[in-house]
Amino acid sequence: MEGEAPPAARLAPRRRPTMQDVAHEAGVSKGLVSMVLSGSSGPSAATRERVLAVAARLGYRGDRTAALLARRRTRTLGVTLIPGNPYHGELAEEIQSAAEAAGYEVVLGATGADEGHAIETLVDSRCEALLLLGPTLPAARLGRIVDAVPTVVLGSAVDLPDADVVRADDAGGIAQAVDHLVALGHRRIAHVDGRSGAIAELRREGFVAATARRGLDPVVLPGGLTEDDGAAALDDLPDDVTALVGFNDRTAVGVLDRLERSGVPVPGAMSVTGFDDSPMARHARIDLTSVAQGYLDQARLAVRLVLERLEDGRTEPREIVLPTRLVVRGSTGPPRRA
Amino acid sequence: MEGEAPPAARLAPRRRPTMQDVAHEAGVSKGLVSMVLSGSSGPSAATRERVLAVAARLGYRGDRTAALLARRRTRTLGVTLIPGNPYHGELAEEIQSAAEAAGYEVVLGATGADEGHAIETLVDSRCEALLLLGPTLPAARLGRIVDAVPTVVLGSAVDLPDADVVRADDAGGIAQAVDHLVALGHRRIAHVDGRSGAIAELRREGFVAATARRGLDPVVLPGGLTEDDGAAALDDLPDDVTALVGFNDRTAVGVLDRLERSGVPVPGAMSVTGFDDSPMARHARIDLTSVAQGYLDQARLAVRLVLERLEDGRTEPREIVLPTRLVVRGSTGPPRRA
DNA sequence: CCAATACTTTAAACCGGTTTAAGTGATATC
DNA sequence: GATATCACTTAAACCGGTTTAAAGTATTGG
Repeated sequence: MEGEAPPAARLAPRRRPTMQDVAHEAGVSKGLVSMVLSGSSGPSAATRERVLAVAARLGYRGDRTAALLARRRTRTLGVTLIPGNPYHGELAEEIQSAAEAAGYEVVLGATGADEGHAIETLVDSRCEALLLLGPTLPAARLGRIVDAVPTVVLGSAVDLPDADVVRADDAGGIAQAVDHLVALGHRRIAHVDGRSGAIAELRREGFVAATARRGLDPVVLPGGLTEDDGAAALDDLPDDVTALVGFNDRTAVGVLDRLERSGVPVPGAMSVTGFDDSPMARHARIDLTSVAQGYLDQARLAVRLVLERLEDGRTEPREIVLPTRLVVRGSTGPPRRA
Repeated sequence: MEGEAPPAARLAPRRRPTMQDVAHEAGVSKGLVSMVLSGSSGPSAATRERVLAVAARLGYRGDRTAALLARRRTRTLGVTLIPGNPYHGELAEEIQSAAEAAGYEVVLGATGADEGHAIETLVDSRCEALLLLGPTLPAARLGRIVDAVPTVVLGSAVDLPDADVVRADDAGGIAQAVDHLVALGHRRIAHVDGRSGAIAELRREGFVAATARRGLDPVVLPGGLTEDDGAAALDDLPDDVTALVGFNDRTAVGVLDRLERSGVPVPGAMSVTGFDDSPMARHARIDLTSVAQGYLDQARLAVRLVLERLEDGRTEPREIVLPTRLVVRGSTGPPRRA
């Protein structure tokens, strides 16, 4: 249109157009442009057309930061997670789609190095609520940070007085595993536990309670969260144990590895169960009987809890415990005949 | 200090204190508070003390949105990733710590559902640069979005004219696998490829080239990214093939599962290699020979490329190809004697 | 033809910071 | 004693939007 465009537009990196630019170009006021772009019913059809055309021509894109600052509500939810954790990944995706359906944006915070810092950043970014996936920060510190922000804790039993909690029925899940093994005929069952942490405690207590109900002696081996912890736990394995209930799938896989290396056939000589029903458990080479948590339900419920607080004004905290489901695979079978 | 605090401060959810509140309480101007908090050398020691004390007493926390809007530079880097992907997780953590060391914040965008939307949000949030982990968006669309924002693409061979690229030497990695198999004595080697995508193509071509160099006939089986794709690829496996080079670890694990189910011993009757050296490959039950990419190096180099553009004013795009390393495990061995 | 009512549009305040030009004293210079 | 210098502070502009009260223009009715 205009003869000879400047040859190197790139040199002067044109500042991206602002709403004011659009307004000026369309010959209207800035406020009107804002109304048009936010789909308000005020502006006339003719103006709307014109403004939209100009905006498109200029390649206008709103500035989120400015909008967030100006808006009374940000409609933004903060989610903290460990980036590589597949469990967190599944939860995050489901949370995101549930949030979007309710008209909220989601921003992620990585809790790899410094969880406190990650949460603070989300709070300072005006998130209206926080969803914390498996937080490990001490409750006191956590409480100070989230103070006035509605918070839902997922998959962790942090005891925050004002926070909502959504988690699986850990004790019940372990009981399902124990019951399954007992039904197969096992009488000496050991739990490779998660060492420390609230969840580890819940599962360990669940194990002790479940075995007690069946009139069995509970054997608890100190384990941990990783494959290595699981493998190491077998150093002190009593001879008569015929089945192992792992704290989670990783622990259980460590146990499987160790058994494999020691030439102990599974489930021929030893049955093993995990917890999480992770993708790993499904592999043919691993094929681990595991307790499934309803990830998707957890995510959806967590978002619902947030909405209750944000939109219905709920203030008293709620805790939701979801039932688990045992997925039986090839790592469990009847005990070897004595 | 003050007698009887109001019994239910919670009822009127006190708005969080602003910088103005701090200024007023300390009897100074807002600007001065800003200077103190940002550690400028202007304010006197006495004032600094007083302002900091008031800020602490009021529990003041700056508003990131406001600061971002006002500051000329945001010192923020946007990273897109698939939340549950362990590869992306490792990269993201390393990127984050490298960025922090250079004084930048990192914000994450989840590319589960809508990659375009995720990237747009980051751009609109004033990220100064973008790091895209394994983007799958068509280059044209991508180019339009990132337009004026410096961008580094990791682990993907998107052909964006202005973007930097950091990736593993895919062809070289596959060649390492092939050479290893040839050294073991294999002569009929097949590649279960990644079907479509730039990376898949690079690896496929690398495979063809490597076998050709050794004077072998390349056999390529259409595979894909997942375990199922890998398993399905074996439907058309020629009888005389004794080794399989998988597109990635997941494909290879699918292959392993299928072989296991068919009663084909590995590596007795068939050798298998993967690509990524993922945690999965290390499991004793899987124990997969795999090509390792230097994740950490990739992350650090990507951040360095960003800094070059942001702080040294580089404008011409760079592509960095990193060497791979073959990790030999139990899934490869000499071919079965004919 | 003028007032009342309904639509559109504008101007200006505001969100909560950062930044800079202009002030204010106090001390140093001549 | 008048002026230049220096160390602190302040006031105000600005970032790029949203929102609301008020103004302008049409339309309608009596």
